[in-house]
Amino acid sequence: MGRPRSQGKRKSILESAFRVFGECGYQRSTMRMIAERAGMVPGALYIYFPSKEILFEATVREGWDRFLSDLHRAAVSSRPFRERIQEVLDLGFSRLKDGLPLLQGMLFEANQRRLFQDRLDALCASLEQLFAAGWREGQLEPPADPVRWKTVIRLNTVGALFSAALAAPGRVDREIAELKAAIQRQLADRLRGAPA
Amino acid sequence: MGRPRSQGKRKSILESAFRVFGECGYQRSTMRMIAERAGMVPGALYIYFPSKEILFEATVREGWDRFLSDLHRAAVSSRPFRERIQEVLDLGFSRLKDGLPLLQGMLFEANQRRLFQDRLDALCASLEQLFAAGWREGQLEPPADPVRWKTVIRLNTVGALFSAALAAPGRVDREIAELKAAIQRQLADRLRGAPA
Amino acid sequence: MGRPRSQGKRKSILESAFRVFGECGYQRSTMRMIAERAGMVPGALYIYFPSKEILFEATVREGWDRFLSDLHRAAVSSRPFRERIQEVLDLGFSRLKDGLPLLQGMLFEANQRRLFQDRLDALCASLEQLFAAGWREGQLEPPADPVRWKTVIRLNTVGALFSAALAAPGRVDREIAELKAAIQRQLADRLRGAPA
Amino acid sequence: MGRPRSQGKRKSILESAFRVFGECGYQRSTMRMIAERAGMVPGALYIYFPSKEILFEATVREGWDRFLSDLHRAAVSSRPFRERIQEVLDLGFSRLKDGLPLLQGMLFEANQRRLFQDRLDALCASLEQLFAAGWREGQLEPPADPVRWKTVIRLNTVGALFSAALAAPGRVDREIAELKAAIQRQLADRLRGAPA
DNA sequence: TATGAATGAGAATTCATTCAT
DNA sequence: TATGAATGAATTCTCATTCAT
Repeated sequence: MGRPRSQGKRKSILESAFRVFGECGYQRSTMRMIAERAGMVPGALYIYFPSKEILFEATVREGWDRFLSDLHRAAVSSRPFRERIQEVLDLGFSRLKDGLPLLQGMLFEANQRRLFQDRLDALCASLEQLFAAGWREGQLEPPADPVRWKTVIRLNTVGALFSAALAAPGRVDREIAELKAAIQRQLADRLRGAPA
Repeated sequence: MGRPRSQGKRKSILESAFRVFGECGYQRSTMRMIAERAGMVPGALYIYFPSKEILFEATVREGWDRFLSDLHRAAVSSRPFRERIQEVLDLGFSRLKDGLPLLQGMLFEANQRRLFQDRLDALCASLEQLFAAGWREGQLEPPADPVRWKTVIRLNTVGALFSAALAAPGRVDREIAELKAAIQRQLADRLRGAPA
Repeated sequence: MGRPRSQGKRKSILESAFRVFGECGYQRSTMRMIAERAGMVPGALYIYFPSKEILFEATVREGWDRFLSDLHRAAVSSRPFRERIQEVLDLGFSRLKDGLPLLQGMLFEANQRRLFQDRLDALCASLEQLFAAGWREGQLEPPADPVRWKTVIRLNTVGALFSAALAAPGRVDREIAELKAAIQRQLADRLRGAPA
Repeated sequence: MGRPRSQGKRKSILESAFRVFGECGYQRSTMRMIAERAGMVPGALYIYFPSKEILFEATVREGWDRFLSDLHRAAVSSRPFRERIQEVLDLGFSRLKDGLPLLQGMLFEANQRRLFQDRLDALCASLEQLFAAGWREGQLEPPADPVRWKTVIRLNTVGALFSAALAAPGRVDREIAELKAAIQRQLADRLRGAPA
């Protein structure tokens, strides 16, 4: 037992899994497909991951957790609010594209739904913190809806993620740009001081 | 087999399918599960639906198409805009709850994604029409973003659907109420004339 | 029990079965297919034939036995040998085409093989009788091979049947004409007296 | 799965398939039957052959193609015509017995018919070549029927194959000997020079 | 007689997982 | 560690046959 030595193999399994799960979803992906893309044999996967389910979880974790922590770091950095929010948007939407396959693959795989919920909650929490800071710092108009502003954030976050995930393959880039622009525009209306 | 006469059986298959697909997603649902919950034997399903895929499609269709057409009817009725939009919201959110399981089951099943896209597009189109009418009739402030208002509608629609779909079982009602309130509030800010 | 009244129904089942078995072979033919082509419902077939196997046997019997007895009648008629043999050839090859589908369907269905053997034996026996008469009547050269002439008849009979059965759909007519011509030519070489 | 290393297993599957297909025909043979006779579990067959159809094709190929090429080799060897034709007959009829089960199984399985046609065409082509050589070399009387001699060859070839295939189990050996003798005798009548 | 819905046994095939090497 | 053959349970789907009406 103990951690297997070759972290390189582990890594390449996760990369392969990321793509395969992304393209086919959890159920339609087979251990063979994942193994083959990683240049291995199915049995070998079990040296690193004891089951398909656990491999999936690990894939999601590795795929999204870095994204979330990067985003969080940008959101709480010491730079001026306007720059922070811009960086969060830039980062979020640029990474969204890479993460899309897995987003598509991981959702609604019934058993796997909580995996996504947790990460979505973390994402929204980061954004809420960011907006709260914006108000505290007087950079942003106070929330139009003082009771439900968290829900509005969630609506837009979830809306953006899933609209992107649902976009037809050839239209993903345009869709993402569109979503980002729409959100940026809504935001701009509430920024105080010199317009961006 | 021949065309079945018993619409009751067909109905109870669809109901069972609605729940099973909702709980497990397309892939994890088996014909056996659906049959058992409908009190039948797997082969019997094939008397009414020639394949799992077609059963799924029928389930989605029966489950969502009436919803969409009801919504559209409300959206284009001849009543005053303010009433129409209220009815659309009431109807949409009240039906959302019933449709949730299937919404959860139908998404991201790779082959089935288009099924959802089509319905989502129809839903957004209805809402766009409704808003355009609101502006034409002078009941609504002109769109804050004259270029991307359709994207904003989509963001909120998708956001609401998926936020609801992702809600933990015990929290669905509250989440839906929350979403509805948030959207209503955003809307209220843009309504002209006497406040609701 | 007793014979069911409607011989018409029985007939139309047999006709349908003849075509379906011919097109698809025994295994691939379903009772539903046969019933549908006869304008009935599968259960109805069981009123006339207690099982698929028995229906198949009946189909073969009705399809081939009349052919065999017609052929036999021609072979043993009181007309001159030269005319008799010509009629046998004409009749045999013209009917061959109609019977082809069933011939194809019935053979080698493992359980059904004996069904064919019996009919083939009957056919060869008729032909042997015919040739024996030809020699007796001095119309035909005595057999080149006095020991194995029956085998030669069988070789040509089986060869003709199966060559026809194997012919590609579009080429059946030509193949049959070809086979008939070749056999006729072989025969002509051994006919005594004025050439045909 | 992966490319199997064990040719032994593959071989024993083919042997089992050869017998099972031979006894039951394609449709009635099940993967389970073939697996069981090979001492395996059904799923294991798929390690070596991706589908029943492909297993069948492989069985036919392995079973008949060597036979055909051996025959062809004998037919075109540099030995005197008389010896060549004798070897072709010896080889053909001795192998016929082994190949019988599969011959019985492969025919008339609708989808599989072409498989047989191709091999039959190859067989006839070899024989045509052989006879043409016999005439060229002056060893054989010119064809009685200068137009349809190929058809005569086909009649006898098909006739021999199917007569053997149709023979009752206990009579196969005698039937094959009979067929061979009859054909040899016909041939002898047309050989020139010293009798065999 | 006839219907057509229902059954149940079984078909091919897939795949996560194990295990001897 | 790694291999890849093997397993066995499950899946979708088919169909001859039955049976209440």
